[in-house]
Amino acid sequence: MRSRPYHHGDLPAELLARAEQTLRERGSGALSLRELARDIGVSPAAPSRHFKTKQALLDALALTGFERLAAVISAAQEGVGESFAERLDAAARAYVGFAVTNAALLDLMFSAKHSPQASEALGATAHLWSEQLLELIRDGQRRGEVRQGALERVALPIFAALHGYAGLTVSGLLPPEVTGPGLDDVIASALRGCEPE
Amino acid sequence: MRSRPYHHGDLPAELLARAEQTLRERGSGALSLRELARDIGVSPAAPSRHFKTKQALLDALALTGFERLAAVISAAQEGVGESFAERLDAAARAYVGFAVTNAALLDLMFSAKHSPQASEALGATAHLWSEQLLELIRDGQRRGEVRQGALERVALPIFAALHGYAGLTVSGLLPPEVTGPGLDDVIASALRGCEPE
DNA sequence: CAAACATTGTGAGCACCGCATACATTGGAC
DNA sequence: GTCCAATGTATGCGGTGCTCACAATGTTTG
Repeated sequence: MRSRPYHHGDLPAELLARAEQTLRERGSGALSLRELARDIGVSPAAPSRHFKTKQALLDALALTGFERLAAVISAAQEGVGESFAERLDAAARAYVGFAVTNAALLDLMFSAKHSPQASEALGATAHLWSEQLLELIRDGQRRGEVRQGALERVALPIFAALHGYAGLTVSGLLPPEVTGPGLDDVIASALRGCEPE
Repeated sequence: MRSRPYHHGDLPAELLARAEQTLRERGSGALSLRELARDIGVSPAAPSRHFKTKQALLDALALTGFERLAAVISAAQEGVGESFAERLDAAARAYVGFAVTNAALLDLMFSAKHSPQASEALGATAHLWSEQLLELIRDGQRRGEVRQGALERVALPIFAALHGYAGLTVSGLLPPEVTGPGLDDVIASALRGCEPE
Protein backbone atom coordinates (compact mmCIF):
# COMPACT_ATOMS: atom_id res chain seq x y z
CA MET A 1 0.00 0.00 0.00
CA ARG A 2 2.68 2.43 -0.98
CA SER A 3 0.58 5.58 -1.06
CA ARG A 4 3.56 7.45 -2.37
CA PRO A 5 6.90 6.37 -3.66
CA TYR A 6 9.67 7.02 -1.20
CA HIS A 7 11.40 9.28 -3.64
CA HIS A 8 9.47 12.11 -5.09
CA GLY A 9 10.89 12.28 -8.57
CA ASP A 10 11.66 15.93 -8.85
CA LEU A 11 11.29 17.63 -5.53
CA PRO A 12 13.38 20.70 -6.30
CA ALA A 13 11.25 21.53 -9.32
CA GLU A 14 8.00 21.14 -7.47
CA LEU A 15 9.36 23.13 -4.57
CA LEU A 16 10.21 26.01 -6.86
CA ALA A 17 6.88 25.80 -8.63
CA ARG A 18 4.82 25.77 -5.46
CA ALA A 19 6.97 28.42 -3.89
CA GLU A 20 6.44 30.70 -6.85
CA GLN A 21 2.72 30.10 -6.60
CA THR A 22 2.40 31.03 -2.95
CA LEU A 23 4.78 33.89 -3.60
CA ARG A 24 2.35 35.24 -6.13
CA GLU A 25 -0.74 34.54 -4.05
CA ARG A 26 0.33 35.55 -0.59
CA GLY A 27 3.62 37.38 -0.86
CA SER A 28 7.14 36.46 0.06
CA GLY A 29 6.58 36.78 3.78
CA ALA A 30 4.07 33.96 3.82
CA LEU A 31 6.48 31.49 2.32
CA SER A 32 7.28 28.63 4.68
CA LEU A 33 9.42 25.62 3.93
CA ARG A 34 7.36 23.47 6.27
CA GLU A 35 4.13 24.44 4.64
CA LEU A 36 5.63 23.79 1.27
CA ALA A 37 6.71 20.34 2.37
CA ARG A 38 3.26 19.69 3.85
CA ASP A 39 1.50 20.68 0.65
CA ILE A 40 3.72 18.52 -1.46
CA GLY A 41 3.30 15.65 0.98
CA VAL A 42 6.86 15.25 2.09
CA SER A 43 8.62 15.44 5.42
CA PRO A 44 9.52 18.85 6.86
CA ALA A 45 13.23 18.25 6.49
CA ALA A 46 13.07 17.06 2.90
CA PRO A 47 13.38 20.46 1.23
CA SER A 48 16.66 21.07 3.00
CA ARG A 49 18.20 18.37 0.80
CA HIS A 50 17.83 20.64 -2.19
CA PHE A 51 17.85 24.10 -0.65
CA LYS A 52 20.07 24.16 2.34
CA THR A 53 18.38 27.22 3.72
CA LYS A 54 15.27 29.21 3.09
CA GLN A 55 17.32 32.01 1.64
CA ALA A 56 18.74 29.52 -0.86
CA LEU A 57 15.23 28.79 -2.06
CA LEU A 58 14.54 32.48 -2.41
CA ASP A 59 17.78 32.98 -4.29
CA ALA A 60 16.89 30.20 -6.68
CA LEU A 61 13.49 31.73 -7.15
CA ALA A 62 15.03 35.10 -7.93
CA LEU A 63 17.29 33.45 -10.45
CA THR A 64 14.42 31.89 -12.34
CA GLY A 65 12.81 35.30 -12.20
CA PHE A 66 15.67 36.88 -14.09
CA GLU A 67 15.54 34.12 -16.66
CA ARG A 68 11.83 34.59 -17.20
CA LEU A 69 12.25 38.34 -17.36
CA ALA A 70 14.88 37.96 -20.05
CA ALA A 71 12.54 35.68 -21.97
CA VAL A 72 9.65 38.10 -21.70
CA ILE A 73 11.67 41.04 -22.94
CA SER A 74 13.17 38.99 -25.69
CA ALA A 75 9.73 37.91 -26.85
CA ALA A 76 8.54 41.50 -26.82
CA GLN A 77 11.17 42.39 -29.39
CA GLU A 78 9.69 40.03 -31.95
CA GLY A 79 7.91 41.65 -34.82
CA VAL A 80 8.31 45.20 -33.59
CA GLY A 81 9.57 48.12 -35.65
CA GLU A 82 13.23 48.92 -36.09
CA SER A 83 13.35 52.38 -34.61
CA PHE A 84 14.85 52.80 -31.19
CA ALA A 85 11.71 54.41 -29.89
CA GLU A 86 9.56 51.47 -30.87
CA ARG A 87 11.96 48.88 -29.52
CA LEU A 88 12.44 50.67 -26.24
CA ASP A 89 8.72 51.10 -25.89
CA ALA A 90 8.16 47.39 -26.39
CA ALA A 91 10.90 46.44 -23.95
CA ALA A 92 9.69 48.90 -21.37
CA ARG A 93 6.14 47.63 -21.49
CA ALA A 94 7.36 44.08 -21.24
CA TYR A 95 9.49 44.91 -18.24
CA VAL A 96 6.81 46.81 -16.41
CA GLY A 97 4.23 44.21 -17.28
CA PHE A 98 6.41 41.53 -15.79
CA ALA A 99 7.03 43.66 -12.74
CA VAL A 100 3.35 44.20 -12.09
CA THR A 101 2.28 40.60 -12.59
CA ASN A 102 5.20 39.32 -10.51
CA ALA A 103 5.49 41.98 -7.88
CA ALA A 104 6.69 39.81 -5.04
CA LEU A 105 9.12 38.00 -7.29
CA LEU A 106 10.60 41.24 -8.56
CA ASP A 107 10.99 42.34 -4.98
CA LEU A 108 13.01 39.21 -4.37
CA MET A 109 15.10 39.68 -7.47
CA PHE A 110 16.20 43.15 -6.51
CA SER A 111 16.34 42.61 -2.79
CA ALA A 112 19.65 43.24 -1.13
CA LYS A 113 19.50 40.19 1.10
CA HIS A 114 21.08 37.59 -1.10
CA SER A 115 23.87 35.46 0.20
CA PRO A 116 27.22 36.68 -1.14
CA GLN A 117 27.80 33.66 -3.35
CA ALA A 118 24.25 33.60 -4.62
CA SER A 119 24.76 37.21 -5.53
CA GLU A 120 27.43 36.07 -7.90
CA ALA A 121 25.19 33.69 -9.78
CA LEU A 122 22.43 36.26 -9.68
CA GLY A 123 24.74 38.88 -11.01
CA ALA A 124 25.58 36.68 -13.94
CA THR A 125 21.96 36.00 -14.81
CA ALA A 126 20.97 39.59 -14.27
CA HIS A 127 23.79 40.55 -16.57
CA LEU A 128 22.45 38.21 -19.21
CA TRP A 129 19.21 40.11 -19.02
CA SER A 130 20.58 43.63 -18.86
CA GLU A 131 22.69 42.78 -21.87
CA GLN A 132 19.51 42.76 -23.87
CA LEU A 133 18.65 46.32 -22.98
CA LEU A 134 22.25 47.39 -23.43
CA GLU A 135 22.29 45.93 -26.90
CA LEU A 136 19.06 47.71 -27.66
CA ILE A 137 20.60 51.00 -26.67
CA ARG A 138 23.84 50.29 -28.49
CA ASP A 139 21.78 49.74 -31.60
CA GLY A 140 20.04 53.04 -31.00
CA GLN A 141 23.41 54.73 -30.82
CA ARG A 142 24.45 53.11 -34.08
CA ARG A 143 21.33 54.38 -35.76
CA GLY A 144 22.05 57.86 -34.47
CA GLU A 145 18.83 57.92 -32.46
CA VAL A 146 20.57 57.83 -29.09
CA ARG A 147 23.22 60.18 -27.80
CA GLN A 148 26.79 59.00 -27.80
CA GLY A 149 28.75 58.24 -24.67
CA ALA A 150 29.70 55.28 -22.54
CA LEU A 151 26.99 52.69 -22.96
CA GLU A 152 26.35 52.08 -19.28
CA ARG A 153 26.13 55.77 -18.59
CA VAL A 154 23.51 56.23 -21.25
CA ALA A 155 21.68 53.11 -20.16
CA LEU A 156 21.50 53.69 -16.44
CA PRO A 157 18.99 56.55 -16.54
CA ILE A 158 16.71 54.45 -18.69
CA PHE A 159 17.01 51.45 -16.40
CA ALA A 160 16.37 53.64 -13.43
CA ALA A 161 13.26 55.22 -14.90
CA LEU A 162 11.70 51.87 -15.75
CA HIS A 163 12.70 50.20 -12.53
CA GLY A 164 11.49 53.14 -10.51
CA TYR A 165 8.16 53.31 -12.27
CA ALA A 166 7.66 49.61 -11.69
CA GLY A 167 8.52 49.98 -8.04
CA LEU A 168 6.24 52.94 -7.50
CA THR A 169 3.36 51.25 -9.26
CA VAL A 170 3.68 48.05 -7.29
CA SER A 171 4.02 49.84 -3.97
CA GLY A 172 0.58 51.29 -4.46
CA LEU A 173 1.64 54.63 -3.08
CA LEU A 174 0.95 56.75 -6.10
CA PRO A 175 -2.63 57.76 -6.80
CA PRO A 176 -4.39 55.57 -9.37
CA GLU A 177 -5.08 58.40 -11.78
CA VAL A 178 -1.34 58.67 -12.32
CA THR A 179 -0.49 55.05 -12.99
CA GLY A 180 -2.52 54.89 -16.16
CA PRO A 181 -0.81 57.28 -18.56
CA GLY A 182 2.21 57.21 -16.29
CA LEU A 183 4.15 54.66 -18.23
CA ASP A 184 3.76 56.60 -21.45
CA ASP A 185 5.10 59.69 -19.76
CA VAL A 186 8.01 57.81 -18.26
CA ILE A 187 8.97 56.29 -21.59
CA ALA A 188 8.63 59.61 -23.38
CA SER A 189 10.75 61.32 -20.78
CA ALA A 190 13.42 58.65 -20.93
CA LEU A 191 13.50 58.96 -24.70
CA ARG A 192 13.98 62.70 -24.50
CA GLY A 193 16.65 62.12 -21.91
CA CYS A 194 18.79 60.06 -24.26
CA GLU A 195 18.19 61.91 -27.49
CA PRO A 196 21.29 62.96 -29.37
CA GLU A 197 22.27 66.46 -28.41
CA MET B 1 15.88 47.24 45.31
CA ARG B 2 13.72 48.34 42.47
CA SER B 3 16.01 47.27 39.67
CA ARG B 4 13.65 48.87 37.20
CA PRO B 5 10.49 50.84 37.56
CA TYR B 6 7.45 48.84 36.62
CA HIS B 7 6.57 51.29 33.94
CA HIS B 8 9.15 52.05 31.39
CA GLY B 9 8.44 55.68 30.73
CA ASP B 10 8.30 55.72 26.99
CA LEU B 11 8.27 52.22 25.64
CA PRO B 12 6.87 53.01 22.20
CA ALA B 13 9.64 55.50 21.51
CA GLU B 14 12.37 53.15 22.61
CA LEU B 15 10.80 50.33 20.63
CA LEU B 16 10.87 52.43 17.50
CA ALA B 17 14.40 53.61 18.15
CA ARG B 18 15.79 50.13 18.76
CA ALA B 19 13.83 48.70 15.90
CA GLU B 20 15.25 51.28 13.57
CA GLN B 21 18.72 50.44 14.80
CA THR B 22 18.49 46.70 14.19
CA LEU B 23 16.74 47.47 10.94
CA ARG B 24 19.79 49.40 9.85
CA GLU B 25 22.28 46.89 11.21
CA ARG B 26 20.75 43.58 10.29
CA GLY B 27 17.91 44.23 7.89
CA SER B 28 14.19 44.02 8.24
CA GLY B 29 14.08 40.24 8.28
CA ALA B 30 16.06 40.08 11.50
CA LEU B 31 13.61 42.22 13.41
CA SER B 32 11.91 40.35 16.24
CA LEU B 33 9.52 41.77 18.78
CA ARG B 34 10.73 39.33 21.40
CA GLU B 35 14.34 40.26 20.90
CA LEU B 36 13.43 43.91 21.05
CA ALA B 37 11.63 43.36 24.34
CA ARG B 38 14.57 41.37 25.66
CA ASP B 39 17.06 44.09 24.77
CA ILE B 40 14.99 46.78 26.36
CA GLY B 41 14.48 44.63 29.43
CA VAL B 42 10.76 44.21 29.28
CA SER B 43 8.44 41.24 29.03
CA PRO B 44 7.83 39.64 25.62
CA ALA B 45 4.22 40.73 25.54
CA ALA B 46 4.86 44.33 26.49
CA PRO B 47 5.40 45.66 22.96
CA SER B 48 1.98 44.43 21.96
CA ARG B 49 0.48 47.14 24.17
CA HIS B 50 1.75 49.75 21.77
CA PHE B 51 1.98 47.89 18.50
CA LYS B 52 -0.72 45.32 18.26
CA THR B 53 1.12 43.36 15.64
CA LYS B 54 4.57 43.23 14.19
CA GLN B 55 3.31 44.73 10.98
CA ALA B 56 2.00 47.67 12.99
CA LEU B 57 5.51 48.33 14.25
CA LEU B 58 6.83 48.16 10.71
CA ASP B 59 4.13 50.51 9.52
CA ALA B 60 4.98 52.99 12.24
CA LEU B 61 8.63 52.69 11.30
CA ALA B 62 7.80 53.39 7.68
CA LEU B 63 5.82 56.39 8.71
CA THR B 64 8.71 57.93 10.63
CA GLY B 65 10.78 57.16 7.58
CA PHE B 66 8.62 59.35 5.40
CA GLU B 67 8.77 62.10 7.95
CA ARG B 68 12.53 61.97 8.13
CA LEU B 69 12.77 61.83 4.37
CA ALA B 70 10.66 64.95 4.09
CA ALA B 71 12.89 66.67 6.63
CA VAL B 72 16.05 65.66 4.78
CA ILE B 73 14.80 66.96 1.46
CA SER B 74 13.52 70.10 3.04
CA ALA B 75 16.88 70.73 4.66
CA ALA B 76 18.63 70.16 1.34
CA GLN B 77 16.70 73.05 -0.17
CA GLU B 78 18.19 75.53 2.26
CA GLY B 79 20.72 77.87 0.81
CA VAL B 80 20.73 76.42 -2.65
CA GLY B 81 20.33 78.39 -5.86
CA GLU B 82 17.00 79.33 -7.33
CA SER B 83 17.19 77.60 -10.66
CA PHE B 84 15.17 74.44 -11.13
CA ALA B 85 18.26 72.49 -12.07
CA GLU B 86 20.02 73.38 -8.86
CA ARG B 87 17.03 72.71 -6.66
CA LEU B 88 16.26 69.39 -8.30
CA ASP B 89 19.88 68.39 -8.04
CA ALA B 90 19.89 69.10 -4.34
CA ALA B 91 16.63 67.27 -3.74
CA ALA B 92 17.75 64.30 -5.78
CA ARG B 93 21.00 63.93 -3.90
CA ALA B 94 19.18 64.24 -0.62
CA TYR B 95 16.70 61.58 -1.63
CA VAL B 96 19.28 59.13 -2.90
CA GLY B 97 21.50 59.82 0.07
CA PHE B 98 18.67 58.98 2.40
CA ALA B 99 17.88 55.89 0.41
CA VAL B 100 21.41 54.59 0.56
CA THR B 101 21.93 55.22 4.26
CA ASN B 102 18.50 53.80 5.12
CA ALA B 103 18.18 51.02 2.62
CA ALA B 104 16.11 48.64 4.72
CA LEU B 105 13.87 51.44 5.91
CA LEU B 106 13.23 52.63 2.38
CA ASP B 107 12.35 49.09 1.47
CA LEU B 108 9.77 49.12 4.23
CA MET B 109 8.39 52.48 3.19
CA PHE B 110 7.73 51.39 -0.34
CA SER B 111 6.81 47.81 0.42
CA ALA B 112 3.41 46.70 -0.70
CA LYS B 113 2.62 44.80 2.48
CA HIS B 114 1.06 47.49 4.59
CA SER B 115 -2.23 46.91 6.29
CA PRO B 116 -5.02 48.67 4.42
CA GLN B 117 -5.66 51.24 7.11
CA ALA B 118 -2.01 51.88 7.73
CA SER B 119 -1.73 52.49 4.03
CA GLU B 120 -4.07 55.38 4.50
CA ALA B 121 -1.93 57.07 7.11
CA LEU B 122 1.15 56.24 5.11
CA GLY B 123 -0.41 57.66 2.01
CA ALA B 124 -1.04 60.90 3.84
CA THR B 125 2.51 61.21 5.08
CA ALA B 126 3.97 60.15 1.77
CA HIS B 127 1.82 62.78 0.18
CA LEU B 128 3.22 65.36 2.54
CA TRP B 129 6.63 64.46 1.27
CA SER B 130 5.85 64.20 -2.42
CA GLU B 131 4.20 67.58 -2.17
CA GLN B 132 7.66 69.02 -1.68
CA LEU B 133 8.91 67.66 -4.96
CA LEU B 134 5.69 68.60 -6.69
CA GLU B 135 6.05 72.13 -5.46
CA LEU B 136 9.61 72.18 -6.68
CA ILE B 137 8.48 71.17 -10.13
CA ARG B 138 5.57 73.54 -10.14
CA ASP B 139 8.02 76.29 -9.41
CA GLY B 140 10.16 75.11 -12.31
CA GLN B 141 7.16 75.35 -14.56
CA ARG B 142 6.47 78.86 -13.34
CA ARG B 143 10.02 79.86 -14.13
CA GLY B 144 9.65 78.41 -17.59
CA GLU B 145 12.40 75.89 -16.95
CA VAL B 146 10.12 72.89 -16.97
CA ARG B 147 7.69 71.86 -19.68
CA GLN B 148 4.03 72.57 -19.18
CA GLY B 149 1.42 69.91 -18.58
CA ALA B 150 -0.37 68.24 -15.71
CA LEU B 151 1.90 68.42 -12.72
CA GLU B 152 1.74 64.76 -11.79
CA ARG B 153 2.47 63.71 -15.31
CA VAL B 154 5.57 65.83 -15.45
CA ALA B 155 6.61 64.74 -12.00
CA LEU B 156 6.20 61.00 -12.30
CA PRO B 157 9.13 60.42 -14.66
CA ILE B 158 11.38 62.35 -12.31
CA PHE B 159 10.17 60.43 -9.27
CA ALA B 160 10.61 57.20 -11.14
CA ALA B 161 14.16 57.96 -12.20
CA LEU B 162 15.27 58.85 -8.69
CA HIS B 163 13.42 56.00 -7.03
CA GLY B 164 14.71 53.55 -9.57
CA TYR B 165 18.28 54.70 -9.25
CA ALA B 166 18.06 54.39 -5.49
CA GLY B 167 16.62 50.91 -5.78
CA LEU B 168 19.23 49.74 -8.24
CA THR B 169 22.06 51.13 -6.17
CA VAL B 170 20.85 49.58 -2.96
CA SER B 171 20.20 46.21 -4.56
CA GLY B 172 23.88 45.97 -5.38
CA LEU B 173 23.16 44.47 -8.75
CA LEU B 174 24.76 47.10 -10.90
CA PRO B 175 28.52 47.11 -11.27
CA PRO B 176 30.31 49.55 -8.97
CA GLU B 177 31.90 51.53 -11.77
CA VAL B 178 28.42 52.64 -12.77
CA THR B 179 27.10 53.78 -9.42
CA GLY B 180 29.62 56.57 -9.06
CA PRO B 181 28.80 58.99 -11.88
CA GLY B 182 25.45 57.28 -12.22
CA LEU B 183 23.48 59.76 -10.22
CA ASP B 184 24.80 62.67 -12.26
CA ASP B 185 23.70 60.94 -15.42
CA VAL B 186 20.28 60.15 -14.00
CA ILE B 187 19.70 63.72 -12.90
CA ALA B 188 20.92 65.11 -16.20
CA SER B 189 18.68 62.73 -18.11
CA ALA B 190 15.67 63.58 -15.97
CA LEU B 191 16.33 67.27 -16.53
CA ARG B 192 16.46 66.81 -20.28
CA GLY B 193 13.30 64.78 -20.02
CA CYS B 194 11.33 67.63 -18.55
CA GLU B 195 12.80 70.53 -20.45
CA PRO B 196 10.32 72.79 -22.16
CA GLU B 197 9.78 71.70 -25.74
C1' DC C 1 24.91 -10.10 -9.44
C1' DA C 2 25.85 -8.45 -5.08
C1' DA C 3 28.06 -5.37 -2.20
C1' DA C 4 29.49 -0.59 -1.24
C1' DC C 5 28.32 4.02 -1.72
C1' DA C 6 25.77 8.36 -2.56
C1' DT C 7 21.43 10.45 -2.80
C1' DT C 8 17.15 11.51 -1.04
C1' DG C 9 13.49 11.31 2.30
C1' DT C 10 12.11 10.51 7.54
C1' DG C 11 11.54 11.50 12.48
C1' DA C 12 12.45 13.73 16.49
C1' DG C 13 14.02 17.68 18.73
C1' DC C 14 15.92 22.46 19.66
C1' DA C 15 15.45 27.33 19.99
C1' DC C 16 12.98 30.80 18.43
C1' DC C 17 9.00 33.43 16.84
C1' DG C 18 4.23 36.07 16.86
C1' DC C 19 0.19 36.25 19.23
C1' DA C 20 -3.60 35.59 22.84
C1' DT C 21 -5.21 35.38 27.44
C1' DA C 22 -5.42 36.02 32.35
C1' DC C 23 -3.25 38.53 35.91
C1' DA C 24 -0.26 42.24 38.51
C1' DT C 25 1.14 46.92 39.14
C1' DT C 26 0.77 51.58 38.57
C1' DG C 27 -0.72 56.51 38.07
C1' DG C 28 -4.31 59.66 37.50
C1' DA C 29 -9.47 61.03 37.60
C1' DC C 30 -13.05 61.62 40.52
C1' DG D 1 -9.07 57.71 49.15
C1' DT D 2 -11.24 54.80 45.61
C1' DC D 3 -11.94 53.35 41.24
C1' DC D 4 -10.32 52.72 36.68
C1' DA D 5 -7.77 52.78 32.52
C1' DA D 6 -3.25 52.16 31.00
C1' DT D 7 0.77 49.54 31.05
C1' DG D 8 3.71 45.64 31.99
C1' DT D 9 3.92 40.32 33.39
C1' DA D 10 3.47 35.33 33.13
C1' DT D 11 2.28 31.59 30.62
C1' DG D 12 1.10 28.94 26.86
C1' DC D 13 -0.18 27.63 21.93
C1' DG D 14 0.89 26.69 17.30
C1' DG D 15 4.11 27.63 13.91
C1' DT D 16 8.86 28.23 12.00
C1' DG D 17 13.87 27.26 10.33
C1' DC D 18 17.46 24.29 11.15
C1' DT D 19 20.15 20.08 12.77
C1' DC D 20 21.17 15.38 13.34
C1' DA D 21 20.78 10.42 13.44
C1' DC D 22 18.48 7.01 10.72
C1' DA D 23 15.87 4.56 6.78
C1' DA D 24 14.87 3.76 2.03
C1' DT D 25 16.20 4.02 -2.47
C1' DG D 26 19.34 4.57 -6.79
C1' DT D 27 23.89 3.90 -8.76
C1' DT D 28 28.37 2.45 -9.28
C1' DT D 29 31.65 -1.01 -9.02
C1' DG D 30 34.12 -5.21 -7.98
